[in-house]
Amino acid sequence: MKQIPANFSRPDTKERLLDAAERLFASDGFQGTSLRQLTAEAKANLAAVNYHFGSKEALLAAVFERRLLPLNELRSRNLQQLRLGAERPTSRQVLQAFVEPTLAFRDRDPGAEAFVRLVGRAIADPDDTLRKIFMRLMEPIFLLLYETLAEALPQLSRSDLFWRLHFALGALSHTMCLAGRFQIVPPGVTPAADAASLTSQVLDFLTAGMEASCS
Amino acid sequence: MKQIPANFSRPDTKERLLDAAERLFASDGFQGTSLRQLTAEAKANLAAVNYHFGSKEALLAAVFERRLLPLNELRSRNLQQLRLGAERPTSRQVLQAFVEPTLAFRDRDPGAEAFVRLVGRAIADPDDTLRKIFMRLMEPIFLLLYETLAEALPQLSRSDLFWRLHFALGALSHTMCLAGRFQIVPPGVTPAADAASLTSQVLDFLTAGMEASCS
DNA sequence: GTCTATAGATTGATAGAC
DNA sequence: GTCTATCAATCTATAGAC
Repeated sequence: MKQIPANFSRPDTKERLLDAAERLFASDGFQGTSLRQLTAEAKANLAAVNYHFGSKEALLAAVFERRLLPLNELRSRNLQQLRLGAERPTSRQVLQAFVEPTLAFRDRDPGAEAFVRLVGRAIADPDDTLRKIFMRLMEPIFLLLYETLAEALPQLSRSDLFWRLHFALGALSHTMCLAGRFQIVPPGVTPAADAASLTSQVLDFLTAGMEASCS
Repeated sequence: MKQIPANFSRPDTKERLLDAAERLFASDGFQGTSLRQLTAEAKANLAAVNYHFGSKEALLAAVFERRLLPLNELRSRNLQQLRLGAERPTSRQVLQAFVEPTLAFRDRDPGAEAFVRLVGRAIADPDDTLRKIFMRLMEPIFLLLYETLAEALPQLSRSDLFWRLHFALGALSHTMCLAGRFQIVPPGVTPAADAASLTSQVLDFLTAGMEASCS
């Protein structure tokens, strides 16, 4: 039972720490962010992280859990609904069930945008701390996505499906991580990155890749 | 004019530092690797990095340059050759000209495998140090790849092409970064990761994605 | 070129007053 | 719960002997 804070407009310290952490971990990395930076950004005391979470690493885990548990719950409902439908789902529907919640959620609130970049980073990061925490939370939904795609694409061998899902998650994580922060843009191109057009662009690409015939 | 070392079988200190750096930066990250670890791994003195390279950051730049300059030279020759051919190249040929050197080179020597993972990481890493050094070296070849793909896919708008290339590079970097080190493997799948089959798998996927019709 | 020793700054974490 | 003060460890980088 949480106490109602005296000042309604200001999130309590614990939440401010989570907000600052997802912002800084996303832009400077986990190892690249010191607790001094972090607590300053959150307008909290240096000792606050250890008081509320126990350690820097436990703070990172809390950052992931706060957003990922409800997001994966939504993805899971979407995928289960497709599996229970009367007709076999198309591969595009399956991919959409997984992708759409991410990009829609990214545009809903500004903190979520940083979080999505943090996730994009966590997938590629070789650092054990970051990746292990993330993978533990993602494993069930990855396996569910794999199984649902297998039903949508029965002609594909399990091994081919595995690789293609691997490629697709790479394209997705790269997009989530870097969308709107391009390093290199060819002259004359002004890429739009709103959720709706980005979703349909990425689904066109991924669906065609998943359904490609094998050479 | 380099001196021939007294002991022929052992690379000199500078090269051992580069080898150790690409191995450790790939597995623990740039910020996650200390000069103490690094010089211990290279069996060199703690002061050796600063003597030979001037700073930790300059060592990172040297790690990239050693491998990336010849690799991009090869990619560039491949792409230019396609552009000068009599017929318009297919999108698969263009992608292959870029991808094949990477994966072939990865299997040639064991250090290169670590380097390829480091590159996969550099693309997604928000850390300025890592990314800026990398992007400076990659910008010319990215733009050449973009232009060559535009010739192979004239029906695609420049903006759509940009996004799809973005997705493709994401899939590639993810594959290079994680191939052989999967976190999650569904039961019954034993993915093979030799260069030849991986190349054809990834080209099937990327070519179909690039050529997909727009929804 | 390689080494020891160390400067100078920063880190995550904690003890204890309030 | 929040604060100050501080510990013990670690870091990059450098000075200077050999």
